[in-house]
Amino acid sequence: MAHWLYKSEPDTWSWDQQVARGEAGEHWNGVRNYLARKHLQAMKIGDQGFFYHSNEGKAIVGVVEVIKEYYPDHTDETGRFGMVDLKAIKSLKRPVTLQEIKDDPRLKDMVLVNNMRLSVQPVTDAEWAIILALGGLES
DNA sequence: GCCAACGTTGGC
DNA sequence: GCCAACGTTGGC
Repeated sequence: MAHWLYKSEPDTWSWDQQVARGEAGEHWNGVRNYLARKHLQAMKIGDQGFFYHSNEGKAIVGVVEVIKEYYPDHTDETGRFGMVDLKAIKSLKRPVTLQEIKDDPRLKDMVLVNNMRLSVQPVTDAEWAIILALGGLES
């Protein structure tokens, strides 16, 4: 099962809003980048990912899960891009900050460090485990 | 609020 | 198909 990382500006769509959507989840619209699209297309139902707050917070704050696979993004008038639906699974006990990730030599190859601007990123199993261990999951 | 990095667009 | 111009992202 693959792991992912989704970036969102809290002013636009925050973790609290995602949690409030509950089991219904929410569509992850607005991606307009081909590499990010490729990742969206590769996602399977049940894949989990990190929810990252950019600008405000700059930290991984929670875990989401894919509940609907790639389908057209109706907000894209060119018809080129699509989206998946995500639901919140759990919050981290404490956020894992960008600074912390940058400072950890085990995480130096993370896409978040090397290709900061990519809004949907793959996360390796090793990175996934390290960050979960750092943040811990709410029970 | 600045600005570097970088992806996309469009003229040629 | 190249590449300059432009727009956007996101850390600082």
